[in-house]
Amino acid sequence: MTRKRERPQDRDTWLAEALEMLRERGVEHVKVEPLAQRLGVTKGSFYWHFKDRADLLRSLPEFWERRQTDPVLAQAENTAGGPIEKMRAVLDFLAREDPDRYDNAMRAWAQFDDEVARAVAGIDERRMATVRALFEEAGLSPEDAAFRARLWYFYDVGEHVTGDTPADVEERRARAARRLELLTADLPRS
Amino acid sequence: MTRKRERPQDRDTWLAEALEMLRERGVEHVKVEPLAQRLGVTKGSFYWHFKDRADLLRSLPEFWERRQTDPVLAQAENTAGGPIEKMRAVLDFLAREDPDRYDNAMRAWAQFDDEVARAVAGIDERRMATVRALFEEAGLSPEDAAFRARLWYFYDVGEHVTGDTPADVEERRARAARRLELLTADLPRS
DNA sequence: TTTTCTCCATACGGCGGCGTACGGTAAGGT
DNA sequence: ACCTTACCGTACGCCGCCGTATGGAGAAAA
Repeated sequence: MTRKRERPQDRDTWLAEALEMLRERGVEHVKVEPLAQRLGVTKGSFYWHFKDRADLLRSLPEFWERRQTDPVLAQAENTAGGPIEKMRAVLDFLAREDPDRYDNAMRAWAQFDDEVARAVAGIDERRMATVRALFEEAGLSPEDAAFRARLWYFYDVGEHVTGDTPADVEERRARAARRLELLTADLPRS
Repeated sequence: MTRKRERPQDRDTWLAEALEMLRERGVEHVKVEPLAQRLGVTKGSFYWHFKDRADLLRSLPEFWERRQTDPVLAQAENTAGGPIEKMRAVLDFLAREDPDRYDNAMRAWAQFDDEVARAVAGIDERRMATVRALFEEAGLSPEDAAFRARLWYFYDVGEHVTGDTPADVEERRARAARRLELLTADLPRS
């Protein structure tokens, strides 16, 4: 009885599963033998696609960015209206999103890996720059806009990292509305 | 030549060093043999004070709380004046502190350990409750106070976890003042 | 059909770390 | 002077994981 050849693995297959393990248990637990077992193959396959474990880990942040945050940022730019309307749109989008993303695992990893830290910092900067521009557009000085964008964005980060994000969508929306109100109370409504 | 007996180790000595390793490299790197080496002893000592590695790790959150957050909260109670003055006192204290605390490592750990997650969540709640009470004292409704305390506290979390905390003390003070101003602009000054 | 290329299995050596067993030493009580 | 207690060193067996070497099996090309 000749063995069936299942769908052959490629790099992305390994990376996707590795990202899943990263989210579940952290970097230190994405090891090649358990990883191979979850994919139903042996390490022989792994060392065909990757030089070593470090090779896999180096490829992971780019893979994460490609799959997780590029779509989000594309969404943010495609909304019309004034700055506050755009803010509301961004908040609504984030409120609708599944709160269980991979950010927490990446941040945890970034605490102890400089390269990953740079990758995550780049993402943070990209996201914050969007909000900062909106506050400037609404009439704030660069400094004020930068600070208020920080206050805005760090709320997101804090809520995620503390696990305080409500499971209920409406509750998330309510909080978003309240945050928008408080942070734009003194700004001229367009 | 008889050996010198240096200061004998106790549990806290091990815990302090373990906390240091935790901060530097994460949980998965606090291992007993490297730990013993840093203390200049062997594992024989470790297994005298601890049942096993899990015993050490279990004791770590409580040790962290005892050393890192109890002093901060004490600050809030020991300052006279109205709620806003107390807020300013807490912020000043935090601004003076070394920004390189152990919170990040604990949060990273908490992502993958439920027990640690509960411990950290308890700390978050304690800290936020303090701020929440101050906002209520300043005249806000419970809901408004709770939300504004979140906004306050998550800023701290976000700044720390993104590594955005300025190294300069004065810059930290300036940000603290700005935050206080923004979050208490509509409140009656006592 | 034969060859070649892609992908995977198996087997192996090595290492770092865990926990245990046990022996040893300094200090203080009696 | 002895014994006990507290503390530490040493040596050992074990396991999970890494990376390598090597030998196929299947499919595609020749």
